[in-house]
Amino acid sequence: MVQLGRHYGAGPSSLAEIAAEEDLPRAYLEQLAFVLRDAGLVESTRGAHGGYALAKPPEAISMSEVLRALEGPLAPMICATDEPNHDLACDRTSTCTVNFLWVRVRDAIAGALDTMTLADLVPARRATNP
Amino acid sequence: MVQLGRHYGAGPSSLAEIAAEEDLPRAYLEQLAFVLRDAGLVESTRGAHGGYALAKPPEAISMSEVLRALEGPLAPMICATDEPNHDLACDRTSTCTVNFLWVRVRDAIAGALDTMTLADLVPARRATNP
DNA sequence: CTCAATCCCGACGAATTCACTTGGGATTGA
DNA sequence: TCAATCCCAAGTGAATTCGTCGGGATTGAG
Repeated sequence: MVQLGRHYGAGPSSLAEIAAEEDLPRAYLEQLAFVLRDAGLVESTRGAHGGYALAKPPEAISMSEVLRALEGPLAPMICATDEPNHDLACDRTSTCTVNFLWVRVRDAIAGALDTMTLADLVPARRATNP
Repeated sequence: MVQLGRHYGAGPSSLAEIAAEEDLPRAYLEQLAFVLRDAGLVESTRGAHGGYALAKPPEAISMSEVLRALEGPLAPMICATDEPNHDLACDRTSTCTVNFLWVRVRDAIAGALDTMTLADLVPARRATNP
């Protein structure tokens, strides 16, 4: 995603390019790309000279979106998931008071992720260049 | 730990007791207890009628201590560990800007854990009892 | 039109981690 | 003396994670 952010505005990047720049296997990137596309974070162009591009400008993509897309709902523990329709796979809820802690932790994580956008992680150009 | 907190001030609790109350295997609790003892969070008494007790009052035990003892240094990712002598098992540090994100996340987690003590998780008696 | 580049997709495999078990000591109060 | 209890290292099984494999479907370029 950071690579895509760097290329934003310059047309789609092929997975082969990204694989080369990031030194990751192309097949693996494909998997990630599909997930990100299903989540509406990137858009794909098929055919020759196709590739992927961000669906929104980097400043509009919060890292919590990215993380939720790639890693599922935020949940430091199974009993403290973000997911709305949680069926709470913990059978200890009646006696367990620790859930309270995990909810606080989860909210702290969500807060941190919400305050950062992809733009914060793309190596700055305009911003820091004199 | 919450069980121990509940029993605080009433002498040591044996692992057998805790295992029964928490419905966890005794042998597994032993492992956890050793770690907690090495971390100085609980104290043990050997021999008949021995057991474990908190080394400090529950209000003096922050959950970050407990978690660090049980689960190792706080590190949402390998490249953002708490540990002082980190040897940074990530070989991408030169090109990777995401580390910045993980450090923020880690600090958010640490903050949440630091503000909670064991006392916050022990089912209240004096506090909420009318 | 043809074809090579590219995305699309499901299933598989290896390495690691986590929760737990096994099997044996060592201490100490009753 | 002895039973209850802590002490400890090594091993196991299931789940998760990271990455592979093989074979389509689509589309711009020549």
